[in-house]
Amino acid sequence: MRVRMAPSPTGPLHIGTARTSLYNFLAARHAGGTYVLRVEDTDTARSTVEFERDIIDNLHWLGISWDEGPQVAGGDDIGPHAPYRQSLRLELYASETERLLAAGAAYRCWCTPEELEAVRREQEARREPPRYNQRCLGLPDAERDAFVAEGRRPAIRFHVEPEVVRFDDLVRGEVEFDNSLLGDFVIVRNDGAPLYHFVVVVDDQAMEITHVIRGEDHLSNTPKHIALIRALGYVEPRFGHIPLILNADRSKMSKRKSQVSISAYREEGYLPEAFVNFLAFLGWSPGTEEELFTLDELAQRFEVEKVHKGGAIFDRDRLDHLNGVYIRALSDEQLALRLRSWVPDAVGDEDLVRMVPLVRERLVRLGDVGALIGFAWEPDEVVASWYAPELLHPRNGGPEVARQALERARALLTDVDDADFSAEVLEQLCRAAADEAGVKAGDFFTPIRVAVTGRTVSPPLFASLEMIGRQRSIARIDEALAKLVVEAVS
RNA sequence: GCCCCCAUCGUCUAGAGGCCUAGGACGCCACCCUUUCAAGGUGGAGAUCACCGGUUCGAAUCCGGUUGGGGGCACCA
Repeated sequence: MRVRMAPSPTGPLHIGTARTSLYNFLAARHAGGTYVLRVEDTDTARSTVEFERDIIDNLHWLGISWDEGPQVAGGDDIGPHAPYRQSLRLELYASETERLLAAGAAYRCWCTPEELEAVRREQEARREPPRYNQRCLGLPDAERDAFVAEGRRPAIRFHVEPEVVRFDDLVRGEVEFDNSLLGDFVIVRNDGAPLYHFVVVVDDQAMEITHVIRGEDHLSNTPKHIALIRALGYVEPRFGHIPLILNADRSKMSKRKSQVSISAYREEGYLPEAFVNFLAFLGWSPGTEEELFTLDELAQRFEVEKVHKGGAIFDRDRLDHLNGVYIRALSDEQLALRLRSWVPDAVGDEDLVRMVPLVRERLVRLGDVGALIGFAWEPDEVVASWYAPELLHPRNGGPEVARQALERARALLTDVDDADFSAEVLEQLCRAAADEAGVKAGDFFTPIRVAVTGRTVSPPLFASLEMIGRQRSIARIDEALAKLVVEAVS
């Protein structure tokens, strides 16, 4: 089995492309086959190395690797069929075009865009399917010479035979199309650039691809490809069309309505293993109720034949949940390592490891770490700027209760021995103080929490106090006390 | 407009004629745990398996039609 992924570097790695890549990768791994990456950069106007880099980097980030093709953007191609970038394979396309021309299966078309547009409009008016009228098929030499004299440059069209094409799709079963409904389509532009439908067929043959697994949006293109394959005398591969990933309104997932670039999810802090696990289930399931799988386990279970036919909506809530599951499974050290790029360099590695237990259960995306525990590294004044004085008020009680709690906490934090400056002891002492003051523990803790973390919602209070230490804790309580005074005056 | 594909809780899905008074997960609700928020635990609401016919002793599962949704019809990929 030889499968391939053929992304076009005209944009960053798209969710749909990522999942198609994943399915191809899993199919190859499952069968012990070969996985090829081919860069479809025939659209030179829109293709860039930056996009190629984004695609390759993010594919690697997901844990997807390939046996043949460029391993690095702009790098050398590896494999017996190199090069794997279509912009470097133009000679092959040119010679195959000649073969088609010589066999009479393709012909030059001299029509201008305006002429084609006029024909199209006419057909539309007559409610006919819009397709090429074959004006240049068998064009008399005299007319051709006139076009040449005019300075026109011809495109090359493939002549589609009016026949019924059938194929057995790996996921959809028998599919049938009537090619007489198709027009003769352009395979080489008049500037000499070969087009997608043509090069995809040529390269799949040249690279000995046995299974073409791609998005359902290509299902209707398949009869064109099969016609081309037959005309060129190629071996027909098996085709498998996987369902589309959908926007919330069930239309094909698009940039307009959803976040589609993998790098955006990566930047938010989704773990690649969670993302891949999620992606795999968008259109496939192992047929059991298990749902947590590593890439290797997925490869073990994956079968194209079990891929669904219907499209699947991309559900963020589910992704978030899965990401949390994977985050919680990480050790302190592992999670700290993953968090490294989201935390300022000034925070030492050891401190970061100490923070992990305070955030692990609360973290949905790695990128949320700052919002959760940024108070641990932000300056006291910054933390104080996060809240308005009235947030210091406990649920049951106003500024007076807040002031009382803060003052008692301040005294207690000042008096406690260094050895006792721990979450356990501090909690004990604060509970006793709350009792003594006749205030419910929760109400007593709220002002302290806000003073120290700057938020009403935070990681466990006493572990937070221990984390930031005596000095900063007291300084923040002082800031809070000052805010209460300002509030009272105004 | 023409062609093709699809159709199980809001969402992702299990289900390949009797195991289904349709299972799991996410989300939602309630309760428990609890210093807040999470996480965790328990329970709940939520799908006449799009609809209509047929085949069969028996259909979510097979067949036909209808409806709905989607995709494709470029000198883009």
